[in-house]
Amino acid sequence: MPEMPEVQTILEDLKQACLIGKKILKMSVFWDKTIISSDISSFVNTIKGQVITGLDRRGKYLIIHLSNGHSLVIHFRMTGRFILTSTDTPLSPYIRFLMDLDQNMQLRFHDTRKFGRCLLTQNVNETLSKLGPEPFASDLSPQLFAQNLIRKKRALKPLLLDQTFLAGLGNIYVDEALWEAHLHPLQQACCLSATQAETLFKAIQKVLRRGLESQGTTLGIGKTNFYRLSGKRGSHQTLLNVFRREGKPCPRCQTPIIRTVVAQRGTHLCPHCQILKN
DNA sequence: AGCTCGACCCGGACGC
DNA sequence: TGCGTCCGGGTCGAGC
Repeated sequence: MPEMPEVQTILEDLKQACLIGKKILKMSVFWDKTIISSDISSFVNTIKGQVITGLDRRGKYLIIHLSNGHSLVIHFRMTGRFILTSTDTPLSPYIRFLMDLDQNMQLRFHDTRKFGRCLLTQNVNETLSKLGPEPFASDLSPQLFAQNLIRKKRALKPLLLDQTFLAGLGNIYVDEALWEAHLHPLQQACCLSATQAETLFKAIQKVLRRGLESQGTTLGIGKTNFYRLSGKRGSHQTLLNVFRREGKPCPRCQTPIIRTVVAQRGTHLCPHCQILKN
């Protein structure tokens, strides 16, 4: 499930593969619902023949800029991934769209559960205008984050998962950040002291940085997991302290990690380190 | 404003 | 082993 560090890893893999400057000779769509457009044929025609002029990330979205001023905006949801391969590699049944590029290369969007989405826009900022700040935005200080957080009445977990509050966190990194900060997922944001809120911000940055350095989190071995452009796995799963570690000892205090449900999400925490206060 | 639920999907885990 | 059932995950929209 690509969150910010996984999408950033995909972005850097695409740059490394020299995608910028490549021409899109053809766009093929195999599952219409992956494309957010009322007219798939005009979608395809707008992309065909364009050169990729830039690549970006915003929150969990990957952005591919085209020479005609349009941009492709892609959300991988849980199981989406890109595969860059030569044209003659056999097609897996899970490819939802693909782009034929120069030099017999194909960029294939693989998505077993069909939740991933792709759209075309002429104004990326407007399309993604509802997103909150990037966790590493230069103008987002721990103090500003704390001010924003303490203003909210919501529980921490649903708040941190809310992309309009902060862009890029998903289930894994939220659980990890709350554990780092010794905070309970149901704790109300407005109850935190400024110091606690700043500590939470630093914890968020810490776990995201750890995810980025590990090139993402690949849980399990099946085809629904995160894989990099080349098919390589990330290694962040070896550094997780609570996520999917139910029953295993908390690395700080050895208390068994528990799993509960918060905001309809599997939620992992240490019942000793993360105490709910009112 | 914030919550909960349903819809979208289907591999994989689990139960019998 | 094989078959059936249900969970999980991010986001959006609806209803409260």
